[in-house]
Amino acid sequence: MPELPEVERARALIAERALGRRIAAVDDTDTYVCRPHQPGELAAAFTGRTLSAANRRGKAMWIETDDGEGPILGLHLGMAGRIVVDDHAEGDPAPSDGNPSWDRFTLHFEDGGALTLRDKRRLGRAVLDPRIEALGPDAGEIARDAFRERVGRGDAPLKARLMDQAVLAGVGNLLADETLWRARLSPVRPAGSLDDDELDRLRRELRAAIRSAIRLGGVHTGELIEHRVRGGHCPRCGAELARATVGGRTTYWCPVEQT
DNA sequence: ACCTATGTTGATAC
DNA sequence: GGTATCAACATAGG
Repeated sequence: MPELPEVERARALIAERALGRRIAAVDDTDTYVCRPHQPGELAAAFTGRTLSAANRRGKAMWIETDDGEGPILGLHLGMAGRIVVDDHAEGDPAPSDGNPSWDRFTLHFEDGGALTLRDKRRLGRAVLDPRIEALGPDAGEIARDAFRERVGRGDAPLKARLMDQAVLAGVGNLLADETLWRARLSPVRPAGSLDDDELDRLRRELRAAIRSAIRLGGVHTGELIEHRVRGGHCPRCGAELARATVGGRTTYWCPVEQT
């Protein structure tokens, strides 16, 4: 299930392989993935348009058409979505092809190829003119001062604050655990209890975790992730990892090092 | 067979 | 307003 790094790889795939291609037909018949649109609405908006740019903020993507003159297509990979362009796929880290019966939304190009949202669980989205402003700054781009101010406040557990997409866009469950482990910070500490040095350290490790995951193929390549099982141990100090629900999600951390 | 788990988001309730 | 919980979806695994 994709977080910021997987989405960035999907965006890059679209940018490399789909821009400049003209849409001949659109399959928008999955009314759950295309909610709240009716079947045919997205087809009417995008048929005949040419893809001109692929953008991303956090886990949200949007594609411009007709050099910015046409409507904007918002895409979200949800919990199990991937983007397939012709025979290339990025997104959900499972085997690269997936099952074509999970195709939920498709742009068919005039040249015979296609861009598809393939999503096992149907929690992904394809929408017209998405509202990107509802998201906080991108987790990989946010400036130091903005990070201090937005993340370092509130009584909610630090991990919940990190995963709040209105605070900071792009961090999900695995990336949060990996980042907090790298920064040696406890996920259960109130976000407002961090000092500036801790917040700066958190931001630095977050950026490093994101860069590494984009390069290596996704958040599942993180150092902590393979140890993130019941009875798993900290790969640095060997202590048994703690496990609890934090911010509504299953959380693993090193109770010795992460304070 | 049945129950639990899953990397997301959004609506709802306090 | 901030925070917590549950539901939406479909599959995989014990």
